[in-house]
Amino acid sequence: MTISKEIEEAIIESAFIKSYKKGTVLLEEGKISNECYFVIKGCIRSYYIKDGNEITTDFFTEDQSVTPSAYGKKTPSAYYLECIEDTIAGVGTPEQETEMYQKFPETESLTRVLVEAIVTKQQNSLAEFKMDSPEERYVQLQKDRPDLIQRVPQYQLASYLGVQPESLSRIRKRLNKK
Amino acid sequence: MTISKEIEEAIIESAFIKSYKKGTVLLEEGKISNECYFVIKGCIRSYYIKDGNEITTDFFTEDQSVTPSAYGKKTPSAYYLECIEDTIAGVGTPEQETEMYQKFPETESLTRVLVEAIVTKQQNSLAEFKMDSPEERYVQLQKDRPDLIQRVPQYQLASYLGVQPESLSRIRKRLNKK
DNA sequence: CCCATTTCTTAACCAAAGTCAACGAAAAAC
DNA sequence: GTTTTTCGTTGACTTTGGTTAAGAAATGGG
Repeated sequence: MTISKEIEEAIIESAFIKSYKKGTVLLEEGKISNECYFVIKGCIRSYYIKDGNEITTDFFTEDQSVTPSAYGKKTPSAYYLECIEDTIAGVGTPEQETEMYQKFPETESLTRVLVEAIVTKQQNSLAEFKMDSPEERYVQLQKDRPDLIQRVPQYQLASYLGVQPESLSRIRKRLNKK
Repeated sequence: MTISKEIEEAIIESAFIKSYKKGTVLLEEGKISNECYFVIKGCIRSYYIKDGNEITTDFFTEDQSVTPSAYGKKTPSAYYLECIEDTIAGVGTPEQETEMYQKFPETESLTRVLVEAIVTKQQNSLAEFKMDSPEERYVQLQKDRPDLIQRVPQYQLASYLGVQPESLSRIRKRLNKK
């Protein structure tokens, strides 16, 4: 889907660029979210805490955007957002978005298309989870996002892959021998 | 989110009600989808075929709606839709939807909200998959959708839970002893 | 009603992940 | 720069799921 230069400029103009230190929590579980982010540099991690354990749901790096599921709604967020590196990001708000929809009604369709793309991506993730072993998921991650393996702590990668840190360590050891 | 009586009636009026025999394939992988469904009676299953194996992604029963991810787009569907029981469903088309958006512009926002709700639901599913064992997932399913355990074949439930049919059989046996 | 096919269960064995504990390395705090 | 904490790896052991194979139960078609 293409958008006009005019709209592109309007989006860029209305976005704030902010800078966050490593460790900054952008959104806490239970809080109302009213910002979405476009990562220019750095890495944002989204995670739940369930039974006292962190479950990492995703990592957002350069050129990826994070729209909290509760963004712009009155429902509290189900998860945390945390900068795991010093991060520079474009920040958007619902007010700004609403304004955008009024100025350029075609952007609402654009949003819908983008959200549908996220749905498709998530369906694939879930299917891979049902189908593949942890080892296969790690190999897939090496292909898809090799940078993550370098820049993200092992225990966070482990929870992202759905295994214990010890298991991830053994998986890596096994693969090295091959 | 509430919708006006007027819109509700317009939606009902424009939908076709169709009836399908058990085993009917509503959508094949690779085909373009141009229908979405609202299940009035029966059960529709969505599934991938990956490396020759079926992976069930969801079951849609009474009062649930199925919107294929490729619905209304030119991209082919990533998965199959099959009626696993004799099914009666309301059928919608993109044309009808577009018409609806023109008549009632507020329904486009409604669609967006609904799609976002699907995203949230999927995020939860994935988090539960990362966190819980197959046994825990089965127990959860017993709580959330006890009817499925009665009406759906075990091997389809197994692929929905991400295990082999033999494992599901063992899980059930284990739980019976407790 | 019977036969053929599909589905479900069980058993035996193997591989892999979870758990608990220990230790060294790396990172953070002081 | 040293101390303290966190993180990553390893080992021993247990539990659980995958695989293969066989038989029982249910289903469907003629």
